[in-house]
Amino acid sequence: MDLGGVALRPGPPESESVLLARAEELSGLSLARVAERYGRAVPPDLRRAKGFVGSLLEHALGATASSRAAPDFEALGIELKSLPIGKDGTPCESTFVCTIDLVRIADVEWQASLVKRKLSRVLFVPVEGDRALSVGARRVGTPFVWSPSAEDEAALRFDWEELAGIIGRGDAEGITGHLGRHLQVRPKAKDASARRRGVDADGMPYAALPRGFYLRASFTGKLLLEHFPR
DNA sequence: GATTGATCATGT
DNA sequence: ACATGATCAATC
Repeated sequence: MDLGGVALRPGPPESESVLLARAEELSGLSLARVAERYGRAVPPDLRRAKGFVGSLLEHALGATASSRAAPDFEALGIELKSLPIGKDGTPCESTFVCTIDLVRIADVEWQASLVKRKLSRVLFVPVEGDRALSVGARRVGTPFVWSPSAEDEAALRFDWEELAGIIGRGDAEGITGHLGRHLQVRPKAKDASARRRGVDADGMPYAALPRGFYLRASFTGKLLLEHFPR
């Protein structure tokens, strides 16, 4: 059968080294080339396709859990994150980690937190993110797998405990993106009118703006430098 | 220019 | 509704 040169989505990688090898094989390619390989259309810009790069990489690498609360590579326990890189070589955006259960976060310890679990092993795939480049022209960079060092974990834990503590006290509405050295809390919603269940300082349920944890670009920039010193 | 708060699309 | 994938764009 003639598939017009369109490749099939690969199955899940059987090991971390296979996954990394697949990702390395993509490095240097433009997003147009990767999309073409899988017969996917490239949007003119990302305004209405913000998840395009991440979804394309998931597809090309054989990620298993789409839109489910599981690691992208379930069997390997590895999370995939694309990392948009600006002209200066540093990340130009923060990295979303997970949404926050405002009702229950007070009852969970750092060790059992979604943030710790999500970040236990991550495949970062840098991709050019300069808005002056068309989406198709942006190239995939050299991937790397990361697990938090003891220092990383202590620092993330410090931020998490501060932020989770504020939410746990029922003061989620008092949180701004200014808080947290490496990890921050920002809205994660359809729009500013979106609401989900929260608990206020008196323990009363209320309709809260949905929020999520994000890694600051300065933090992922530090990871990049540690893996690719220059 | 960097950052925060707002927003977009899609799948379960 | 809420999870996934994030970037946009107003504001500092």
